[in-house]
Amino acid sequence: MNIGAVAKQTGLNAKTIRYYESIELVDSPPRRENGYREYSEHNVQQLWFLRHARQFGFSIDECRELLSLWADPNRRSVEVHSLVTGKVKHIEKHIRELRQMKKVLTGLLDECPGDESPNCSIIAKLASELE
Amino acid sequence: MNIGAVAKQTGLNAKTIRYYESIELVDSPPRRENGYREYSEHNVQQLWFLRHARQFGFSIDECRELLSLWADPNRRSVEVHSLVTGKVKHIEKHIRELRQMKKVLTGLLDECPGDESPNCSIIAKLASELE
DNA sequence: CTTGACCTTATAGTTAGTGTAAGGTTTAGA
DNA sequence: TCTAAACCTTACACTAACTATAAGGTCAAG
Repeated sequence: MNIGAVAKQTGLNAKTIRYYESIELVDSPPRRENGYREYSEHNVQQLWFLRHARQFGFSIDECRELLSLWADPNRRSVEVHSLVTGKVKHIEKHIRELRQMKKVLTGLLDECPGDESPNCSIIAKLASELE
Repeated sequence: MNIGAVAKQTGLNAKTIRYYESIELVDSPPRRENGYREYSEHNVQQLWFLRHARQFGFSIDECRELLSLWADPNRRSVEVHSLVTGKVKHIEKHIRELRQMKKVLTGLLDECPGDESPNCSIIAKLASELE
């Protein structure tokens, strides 16, 4: 299969696929005589794996770990479990931070008239030298 | 004031302050004879503004807009209001995405034994060719 | 035979800084 | 007075995860 077909199938951008190959995240597919990449079932599966893992929010480095766990027949599922648990904790922290931001911003919105006048407590708050 | 003192006061890294100057986000402070930057009250206030705006989650480009609104005595507060409203909407979207991710991941965790065995439905799910 | 849709590589840009190198200046202490 | 620490300066490279662009080779259809 050519890279375009793989891209269409997996939903990854062809450039992204080449990028994953360039950082050695996936195995390089063999080349045809004309230099085109020829994707095997194995190559395509790795890309599906990445598509999913990235969608689930794993970083490239985490994907690297997950891929090696996938490839390891002697993996201990607890390793996968703890990696994912860590990810969930991280997401929870991120959500808390965003909620706090939202709270502050909506608080500010209530104090800004939002009309044609220049008076705006949001601007005033940003410009203050207080913490 | 030297850059180090400004950094300490505002809580910004000195490198960050130089960076903001290099992208013309803030006015360049004048230099002394020895080449050191000499920060005026005005310069410091701009940096305070940025410190706060960045903490509230505004991007550099949004900060640029906010700074110009701040500087404009004829600003209409509705412009500030709508900028911040857009930001809040964006944060809400982000939170929704993260919640969805978390939901999927915790669902997967329940199905993975998390023991010494290699069997793990998380890995299986990632490797599947299904959407 | 040509046009368009593929494919290839290399390079630079994106965000918002941080790290490092290599050097000049100032200040405090011995 | 010398020197060492603590400042300051610039320039360049690096981070994450791609995306955009340029410049070119290949292939299939009409």
